[in-house]
Amino acid sequence: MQERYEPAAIEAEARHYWDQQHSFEAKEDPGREKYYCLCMFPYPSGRLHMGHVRNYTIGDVLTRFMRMNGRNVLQPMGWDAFGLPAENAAMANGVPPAKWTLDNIVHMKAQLKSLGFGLDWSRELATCAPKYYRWNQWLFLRMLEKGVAYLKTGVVNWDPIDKTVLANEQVIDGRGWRTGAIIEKREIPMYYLKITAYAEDLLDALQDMHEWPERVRIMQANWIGRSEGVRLGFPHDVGDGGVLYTFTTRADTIMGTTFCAVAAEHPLAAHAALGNPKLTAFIEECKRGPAVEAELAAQEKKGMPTGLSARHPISGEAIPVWVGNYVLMSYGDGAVMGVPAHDERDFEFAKKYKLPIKPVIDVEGRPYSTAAWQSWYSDHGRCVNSGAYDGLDYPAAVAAVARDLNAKGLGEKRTTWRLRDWGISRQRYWGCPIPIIHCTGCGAVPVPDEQLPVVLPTDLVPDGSGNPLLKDAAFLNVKCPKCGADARRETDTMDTFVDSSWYFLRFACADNDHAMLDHRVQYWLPVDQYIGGIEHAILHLLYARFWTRFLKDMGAVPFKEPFARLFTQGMVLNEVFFRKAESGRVLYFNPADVTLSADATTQKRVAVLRADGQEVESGGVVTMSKSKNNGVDPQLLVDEFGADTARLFIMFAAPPEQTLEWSDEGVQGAFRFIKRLWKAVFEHVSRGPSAPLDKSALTEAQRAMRRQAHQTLAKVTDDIGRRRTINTAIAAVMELLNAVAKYPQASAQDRSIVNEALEIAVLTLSPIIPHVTHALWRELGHGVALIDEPWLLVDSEALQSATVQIVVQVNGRLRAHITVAVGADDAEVRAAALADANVKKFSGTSAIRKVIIVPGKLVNIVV
RNA sequence: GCCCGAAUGGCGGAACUGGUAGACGCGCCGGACUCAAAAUCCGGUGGUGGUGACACCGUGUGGGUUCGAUUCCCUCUUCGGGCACCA
Repeated sequence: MQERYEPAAIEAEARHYWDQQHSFEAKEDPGREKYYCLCMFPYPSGRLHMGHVRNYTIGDVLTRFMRMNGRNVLQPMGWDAFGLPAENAAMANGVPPAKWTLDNIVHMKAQLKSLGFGLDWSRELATCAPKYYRWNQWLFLRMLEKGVAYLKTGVVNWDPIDKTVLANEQVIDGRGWRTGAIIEKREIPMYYLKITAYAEDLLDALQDMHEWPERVRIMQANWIGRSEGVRLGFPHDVGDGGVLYTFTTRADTIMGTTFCAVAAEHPLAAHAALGNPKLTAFIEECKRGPAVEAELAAQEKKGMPTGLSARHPISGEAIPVWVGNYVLMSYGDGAVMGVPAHDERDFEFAKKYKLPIKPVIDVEGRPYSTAAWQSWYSDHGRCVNSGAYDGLDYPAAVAAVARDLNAKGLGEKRTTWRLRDWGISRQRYWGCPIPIIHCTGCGAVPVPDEQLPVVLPTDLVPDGSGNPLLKDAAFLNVKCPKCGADARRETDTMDTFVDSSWYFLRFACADNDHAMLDHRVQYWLPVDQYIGGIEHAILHLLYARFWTRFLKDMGAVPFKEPFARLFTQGMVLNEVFFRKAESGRVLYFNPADVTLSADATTQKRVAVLRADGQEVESGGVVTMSKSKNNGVDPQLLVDEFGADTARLFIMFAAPPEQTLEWSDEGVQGAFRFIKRLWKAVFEHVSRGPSAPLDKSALTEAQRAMRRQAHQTLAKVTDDIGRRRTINTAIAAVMELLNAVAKYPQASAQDRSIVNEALEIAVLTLSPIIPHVTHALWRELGHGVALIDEPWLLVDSEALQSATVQIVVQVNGRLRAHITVAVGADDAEVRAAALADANVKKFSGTSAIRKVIIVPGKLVNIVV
C-alpha cells in the first residue's frame, strides 16, 4: 500500500471502476425493493456552485447508503434547460441560447462526474430537447380538451422602450433593467391551468404527508389559503342598482363596518371615476403600481372616496365606498368590508382618512381605545354594540349573521381560496412553444397531435426587443389545421415550471419516443426521496403535485403524490457585491474578485473590485445564484484537494437542512482527516494481516474499544438512515478514529480489534467519501468492491456495559457524577447519590423535599 | 406587509423525547520533530474569580411554565427563504 494519500489518482481509479462495472445504471427488477432518490435538477447556468454540490452530495450519500442496505436504487440526473438566463447570455455574447445552454451542460456534466456522484447517466434528459418538450405540448392539449387549460387576460410588465415583456426580476424599482424606462402594465391574453380545481385535494392530502417537513406542509397550506367565512352583499343604487359583494372571515364584526374598500380594477371604481378626474388619476396610479405582491403589500396604504355609498346589509345604514390600493382584485370579490376596530389594516386606513372606528367585540373585558392599535383588538370575543348579535361568541355570531344574510338574499357561508390559477404563457423565445395556431377564420386552433412537436428554432439570438419568434417567418407562418388558410403560430412559450412539473416521471422512461410515460413508471415511481432547496417549498412542489393529479385523472399514473419523502436542504449563502449604473442597471461582481478591508480612519468595512481598484456596494448575504453572481465554484476545491475532501467538507460544515453561510475555513481540516484515515489504514496493513477476533477472551480495554466502534456504527446508521444529519455522522467517525489512534496495540487480539474499528470507519464513511474508501477497503484485504458490500450490522453484544455513569444534581444544578451498575434500582442510586461528598456539601443540613430519578441518567435532589 | 425558518465560545457547529451546554472540526496558544520552514504529532483553549480543589455567570431580548428550559409558551429584535414572470 502506498504511504501517501494522492486523491487525483485514487479518485480517477475508483470512478473508472464504477464506469466499467456500470455500477449506477439502474435496472427494473420487480423482485427487489426499489429506491428512487432524486435531487432537483439544475438549471445549466454554466458552472456548478456550492448549493449544487451540497444538494447532490446529500442525494449521493442517501443513494449509496440505501444501495448498501439492499435496495435497487435509481439516481438520475437531467437539465432544467429552458429559461431566462440563456436569453440574457445570448444578448450579452451574441450566442444563440441553444448553443450556450448545450455548452454549459457539457461542462457541468463533467463537473458532476468529477465529484463522483453515483448517477445513472443513461437516463439523462434536457427539457430543451424536442423529444422531451413534445410531451409538454401533448399534455397541454389534453388539458385544453378537458378545460383544465383555458385562455384569459393577465397583467404583464411592459417595457415601452424595448417594446418587450419583462419578468418581475427584470423590473428594478419600477424601471426596466436594461432601458431604465418606467414599466407599464399591460393586459394580454394568456393560457392558464386550473390548479384551483385541485385546491381542496392539494390541501387535504398534506395532512397525511408525514414524510414531508412540517414547515413545507404549513407553507403550502397557507399558500392554498382556505378561508371559511361569509360572503356578504352591500346593496347600492349605482347605475341600475346592484350589490357590492365582499368576503370576510370575521362576519361577527359586521356591525362594526364603517366603510367598504374596492380594488382599483373593481367595476364600481370605474363607474365612480366617470367625470371624476381626481379619482381617475388615483385609479390610474394604483393600476400603474407594482405587480409584485410583496411590493404591493409593503407600499403605503392609500385610498380615495368614490362618493358612492352602499347600504349595510343588516342595519341599512349608508356605508361609504372607497378605492384602496391594498385591496386585491384577484382575491374574493375584489372588495372588503372595513371594520377598523378589529382589523389592523382597516384601523390604519381609518386613522389616516379619519373614518369612524366602532368597537363591536369585547375580548374578556380588555379595554378598547381608538388611540392606538393593540394586538388583542383582532382576537375573538363576544359581540357588543351589535343589536341582536350582542352576547354571541364567534361561531354563534358568524352563524347568525350568515343565516340573516341568507334570508335577505345578501350572502351566505362561503369558502374562499388564496390560490390562483397558474398562468403559463411567457412572451419569450427560450421555452417550450405553446402548440396553438391562430387563424383569422377559426380562431385559436390546437396543433393536431400528429404534428407534434412544434419545434423551437435553435439558431435565433434575442436582442432584447421582443420575442424573436415574432420575426422568424419560418416558424411563424403556417396553414390552419382546420381550414388550410394562411395562419400564424402562437409565439408565446410555456413557463419553465411546466418543464419541471413532470420530469421526475420521465426518468423512468426517458428513451420512449412513442409515449410520454410507460409501464416502467409504475416500478420506479413515486419518488422515494426528493431532495432540493427550501426555496422550492411552494411553487415547484405544488405545481408538480397538481400535474401529477391531472395525470392520475387521465389514468396515466396510479398515484397522485409524486414525492413520498421530501428533504429540503438549506440554502448556501454568500455576500453579494454590485454597482448601480446611472441608467439604473445593476452589475454584480463575484466575491472572489472583491477584496475586503477596513478603512484606516473610519474602521468601516470597504469592498473593492480588484480589477479596477474601485469600491463596490454590498447587497447582504443571500443565496448563491447566477443572477447575483455570488456563486463559489467548487472546482477550485476539487482541483486542490479532490472530490472526497470537497464532499466531506460541505457535509461536515452544517446539518444539511440548515442555511449555510459560505466560508472555506475548515477545508484543511476535512483534508487532514482523510489523510489521517489513510495513514491509520496504512500503518495497520503495513504490519501484515490480522487474525480473526476471539470475542470470548477480551480485556476491559478491548471491550471498550469494540463498544465504541459498534456505537459509532449504530450512530452513523441512524444519523444517515433516520436523522439525515450527515454532519454528526462524520463527527462520530472522527471520534472513533481519534480513539483508534490512541489505542495501544500490544497483542494480536488488539490488532483484530483495530481492524474491525477501521473497517467500520471506512465502510460508514463510504457514502460520503466514496473514492478513498473504495481504495482503503481493498487495502484492508477485501476482494469485493466496497460499493457492492452490504452495510455492516451492529453487534449488540459489543454494546453491552456493566456500569453506567449518572449525573447528580442538587436543586437542578450539577454537583457530582456517580457510577452505578447497569440496572441498579432507585434505592441504590439514591443512596449512592446522597453519599457523594459534594452532594452532601450542597444539600447541607436542609431537609430533602424530593428526589427525582431518571433511570440510567440523572438524580436531582431538591432541598 | 403577509407566510415559513433561524439565532449557542474567536468561527462552523453538538446536545435526537424537558435531564451533564459547548461533542467534532477550524482558529489560536504552548510543546515535540527540523539548521529552518511546511507537514506531522502531543497538550491547552466559553467568561469572571481563585495557587488550587472549586465557585459564580453564560445558549439573540424581556417575561412565563417546571425539581430542572438551548429545548415548551408569550413578547420583541436581527438575519435568511417565499410572495405567483429568477429557477
